[in-house]
Parts: sequence; structure tokens; C-alpha cells
Amino acid sequence: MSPPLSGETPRRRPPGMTDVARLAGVSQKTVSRVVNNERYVSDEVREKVLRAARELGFRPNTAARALITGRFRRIGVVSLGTALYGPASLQVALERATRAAGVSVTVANTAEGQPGAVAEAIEWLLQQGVDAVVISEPIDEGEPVDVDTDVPIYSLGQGQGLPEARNLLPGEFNRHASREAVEHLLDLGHARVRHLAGPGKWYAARERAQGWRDAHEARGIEPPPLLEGDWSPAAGYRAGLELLRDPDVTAVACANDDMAIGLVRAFAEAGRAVPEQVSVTGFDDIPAAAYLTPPLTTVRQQFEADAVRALGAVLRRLPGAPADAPEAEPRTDGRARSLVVRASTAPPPNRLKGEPGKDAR
Amino acid sequence: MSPPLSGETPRRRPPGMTDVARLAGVSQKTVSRVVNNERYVSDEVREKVLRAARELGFRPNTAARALITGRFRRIGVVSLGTALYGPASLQVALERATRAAGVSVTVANTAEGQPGAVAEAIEWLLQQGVDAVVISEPIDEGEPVDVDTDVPIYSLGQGQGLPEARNLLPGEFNRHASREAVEHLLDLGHARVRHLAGPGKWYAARERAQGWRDAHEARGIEPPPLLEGDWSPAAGYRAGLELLRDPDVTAVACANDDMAIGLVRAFAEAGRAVPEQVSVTGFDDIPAAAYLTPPLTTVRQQFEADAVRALGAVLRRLPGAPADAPEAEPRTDGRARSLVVRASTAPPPNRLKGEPGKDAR
DNA sequence: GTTGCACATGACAACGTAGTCAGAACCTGG
DNA sequence: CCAGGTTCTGACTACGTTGTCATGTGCAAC
Repeated sequence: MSPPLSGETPRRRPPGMTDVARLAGVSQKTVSRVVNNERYVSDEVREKVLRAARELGFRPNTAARALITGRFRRIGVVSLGTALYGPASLQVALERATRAAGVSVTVANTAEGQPGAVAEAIEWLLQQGVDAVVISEPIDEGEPVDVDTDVPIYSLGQGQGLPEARNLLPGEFNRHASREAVEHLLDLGHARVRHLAGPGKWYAARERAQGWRDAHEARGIEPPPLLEGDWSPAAGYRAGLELLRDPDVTAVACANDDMAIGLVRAFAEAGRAVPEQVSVTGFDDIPAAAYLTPPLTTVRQQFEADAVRALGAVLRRLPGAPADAPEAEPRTDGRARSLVVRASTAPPPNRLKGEPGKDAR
Repeated sequence: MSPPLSGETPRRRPPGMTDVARLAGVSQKTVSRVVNNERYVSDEVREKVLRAARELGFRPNTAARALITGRFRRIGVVSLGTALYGPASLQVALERATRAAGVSVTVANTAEGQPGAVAEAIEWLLQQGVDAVVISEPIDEGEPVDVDTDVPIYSLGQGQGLPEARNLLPGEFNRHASREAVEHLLDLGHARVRHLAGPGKWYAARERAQGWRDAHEARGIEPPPLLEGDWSPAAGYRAGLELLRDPDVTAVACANDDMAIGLVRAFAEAGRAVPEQVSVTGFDDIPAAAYLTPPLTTVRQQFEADAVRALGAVLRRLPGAPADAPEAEPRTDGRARSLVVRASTAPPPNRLKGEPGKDAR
């Protein structure tokens, strides 16, 4: 059969287990058993039921099932409603991992910048009926998320005022990877590295900024002033204009690739060549990063792996878990190397020949 | 109250209308009326009920509601599971427009490249219970989508074997905008324009290719051979290498910005300057487009507006529409100008001075 | 004072499924 | 042969809500 003739058809009642049961000559309960793959159904009956179900185009009614079981086999994902590469990748990865487990995903984007937008999005999801909520890009709205519900709320990163156990991803990755990028620059011989951070309310932005501080402090260097942008290329461009006024800047670590793009552009327009005069790093490794002019040194993220690992924890707790399940999952160390060195970084201009710092490690 | 102590709590039964009714001293049916904003409830009772509901933290059970009404107030969106800027933007816009109407969105990403993946995703959504399905990026899998259901299936673009009425967006936009970009190049004096298309199975890619052909044919020019990529910068780079072997190439129109980035890179590495020796256009106007080297001439898409308009049609038909509702909605002409001219396009190298073609129109 | 209608509320059934329990059919071992 | 289990099946009910219908109340028109 194909789609119906018109959009406004009365839409007849879809077949239910009762219809299948009648056709197969068994009880509704038996159909239920077959559909749910329960034990104690003879192969013969199972076959008969499946045939009947196929013939009628039967699809179990999830509403009825959810009503009686009290569980929806659906999770809610709160996303920030941007088409940013990182969040978008994460969301796709989340859906994949989830569907594989027979769980569906309902998304809710937060209204940008609105205070309480996250709580609002969570409330919306709870009203839709979900077994768990995952906050995809945790941000700090000032007050902790506080919703009256028994539905577990998780966060893909630190913060949100949730108990630590609800943090599905180690914050260390951002911090450590960011530090690694900065150390790469310091190793090249740069005296200090400027940092163009993401919005301060994003925990991911804070962690990357902290990694940048770590790198300096580990060498006893006072970190220079921090710049902040909103992840956009435009913000990177503005930050670039700002930095151009300081002739001493030789290296900038950006909190994402998009801002790095804008920043590089500002330098290019001003005739400050990258990487000859100024080195720039990004974060994310967007697909275009390798093809920019110059190709961008950046940090690769592992969204797919992160999502799978994170969701493992969520899904395991859905069905009414064994309570003594192995709480401590592998949690990959978060310190895996992931810096991708390309052509946007080089030794600073004044140290001309030789490769100082290369042996500094 | 805050989240519960532990993830594995027994999760007590959430309050229902019966509980609210008991507390408010009315019947359960009256609670239902208040919750659904029905007429014929005295202000006094309404107040009492709302207070009780608030006190108990009552949230209506959508499963029970869906069970009896047969409608879920939820739509399914089939997405291609890429973090591409276009699709990601569309998805965000869809969710926004939908939530504003009190309808939630469940996403299903197709398994890349698998035949029948779209039908599979639709089937999954139908099993979850949705009132309509929207295919976000229509592609041609060879055989038309054919699912046995009364749930309406729409497509954000031509194709998919669905009846024309199910096409929510005019294909003209892609075709016309692409033509416009090519005409811009021809007007600059380029003799012919190469085209780096998206995958042939994407209808959007076909439409953009057609627009490119249109532009040539309108001037009686035989369009040169078509190149095809997979939307990725890497594909653009490979196409660039290919084109480098032809010294006569002076202009390339790419079907999206990412491929344009890769292509520009290939030319840059080979010393063929953009735009001095070769002009390049993109499509989408990703945020980074204005900050690339050189800034990219491209076509701006209006995802938000498209999504709102498209969903208007879907949502209007959900509740059991008036049947004689104004079927013909504005359908903005799809020919709105949207070319954003930046620095990646210029007259061809051999015609040095003067600006030929500028008056060709 | 009765009729009629708008307003306000509640009792009851129904939606399609899964849980509970009972019972039938069939074994196995004594 | 029966006791006691395992396998298989169905009748009945509950889940939390909305739809239907009945009932009651107040007020205006006759």
C-alpha cells in the first residue's frame, strides 16, 4: 500500500493486537507475547501470529504500552539550537547509539540566551514523556537546574548543578586537550599563548580555558589576558582585530575552529601571515579544517565514542537496573592524544633558524 | 525538589488527574477539563484545580492521552545523520517551529548509504507513534518510499516517490539560486562554468545542477562536464585536483560551501589564485564563508523561514483540518535573490582591464 | 410556574496494551 | 497410577486519560 489519497482523510483506526488475534485465531494476550518475544509460545502459534500481524500491517501502539508499563523507551535531549559542528555531531551520534538500543530521541532546543531556557526545555520534554533527559551542551545559567521529577537528568559534561554521578562525560578531555594544544605552541618557542575562549557560561568553554591556563602555569608563566567569543567566525574576526593592536602576539589558541577561521581572516587582511608571524590553533577538527588556508592545527573530538559511552550509562539504568550493576565503567581516560598538527602553527618569527623548543620536552 | 538520590530508585508513580481531583475535591473529569482549557468550568474550580496540580507537580500523561485520542502531537523527522550545516540548521528550525505549536519532534537518522535506509527510518518513527513524518533531505534511493500507513509523509523537497502535494518546499529555490550564481560568473565574463555537484541521489544536488545547466542553456552555451562530490571538503579537494589538469577552467560553481573550501585549497596549493585565475562559488552561506581566504561568494539559504512555512502545512493538517482550509498557501516565490557576492569571484584572467559582461544584462 | 437554554459538573465507558492468575496439556519420575 | 513440574494459552483487569451522556443549577422568556 502507498500513502493515502489526501492529507485530510478520516484516518481509520490502525489494527491492534485484538485484530491480529482474531485473524490468527488466538487471544490478544498471546499476540502480546509474540510481539514482545516472551517465552512459552509454541513455534506454530508464533508463526501464525507473525503472519497475521504482517498481513494486517500491525504496529504495536506505543501509547498503550507506555501507559501500562510507565516507561516510554524514549529519552529527551536538550540541545542549544545551533548548527554548530560539535553539538550537531553529538546529537547525531546520540540518536544512533540510542536507536540501536530500541530507544527513540526527542529533541528540545533551548531558546538562545533566555535565562531558565534549559529548565524550560527539560520541562517540555518531561511533559512529552521521556525516561531520561540528557543535556547535550551544559551551560551555566546562574542558577542550577531544578525540576521536580523522578526522571533522571544527565549532562554531557560538568555542571548544571546536577550531582556528579549525573555527569556522563569526564570534563578532563576538554581541559587536557586544550592544554595539549597550548603546549604544542609553547614547545614551538612561543613565549606565551593568547586564548580566545567560548562563552563563559559554557562549561566546555571554561574547561578549555582552564587547560590553557594549566599549560602556562605548569611552566611558571603568567597567562596573558583571556579573550572571549561566542563560537562564531564573526567573533573570531573581532577578536583578531583586537589582537592586531598588540604586536607581541605570536600565538593564539581558539576554543573552536570557527572562531579560528575568523581570527585567521583578520590577521590575513592585516598582512600578519599565519603561521609565519602568528600561529593559530582551533578545536573540534571540523571537516573543513584540513582544507583552510592555512590548514588548521586543531583538536579532534570523538563525538561518536563519547555518545556511545555516555548513553551506555543512561540506557543501563532505564529498565530498572540490577542496582548492583558495575557502576564504574571504563570512562576512557580522557587524556588520549588528539592534537592534529597542520600548517597554522610554526615557531615564532623572531627566532628565525633552528627549531628551538623542539627538544624542550 | 531536586533529582532523586540515586539512578536506580524504584520511581514512584507520578501523580495523575485522580490525585489532583482528590486534592481539589472535584472529579477527575473536571481536572481534565481544566488541564485542556475547556469551556464550562467556573473560575473558582479552575483555580482550585490549578493550585492542586501545581502542589502535586502534576504533568499530564501523554501516553494515556495519545491512547484515547489516537494522536500523539509529535512528528518524526528523518534526517541524513550528518553534521552538515544545511541539514543541521533545518533540523533546528523544524524543532523550533514545531514546539511553538505544542508538537514535539522525534528524529531518526538514516544509516548512511544503506539502500532502503529512509524507509527503515520512517518505519521506526511510525513504530514510535507520530502524527506525521517529514523527510528532511530527500534523496533518491532508486525505489520510491512505500510504507503501509495512514500517517502522512512529507518531504522537504522534490521526490521520494511521494505525491506532489506532499512536497513542502518548492524545488525552484535550489534551481533558481544555483542558476543565479552561475549567471553571476558568466556575467563576469567567464566563457563557461564548471559545476561541482552534490551526490546525484540528493534531489537538492540535482536541482542545483539543473540550475547550472539552465544558466548555460539560456545563453546557448553547451555546459561543460559535470563533477560530482559528496558535499565534503575532501571531495572538493579531489575535484580541484581533477580540474587543475584543465588549464582552461576559470570558474567553478560548487553545490555547497564545504566542497568549495576543499576546491579552493587545491587551487591554492597549485598556485592557481582564487579569484584572480579561477573564480569559485559555494552554496549555503555557512557562517565561516565570509571569513575564508578568500571570502566566499555563495548562496544564502533561509532555513528558518523554510521550516516555518513547511511546518505550517503539516501542522494545519494534524487536528483533522477543516478540509476546505486554504490549500494554496503563499509559497514564497522561491525566486528571491539570495546571492552573496564576496571576493572569491572575479572576471577571468585573460580579459584584463575593463569589466566586460557587466553590461551584458 | 413552566419551558428552554446556557452553564457547570460528574459517572461511566473506552482506548490498546501488559501483568496477574488460572487452567489445560504435556511431560518426568516414583 | 499419581504427584509435581514445565510449557503453553486465555480470561480478566489496570494503566490515566478523553468522549459521551446524564444530571443539576441558574436565569430568561413565555
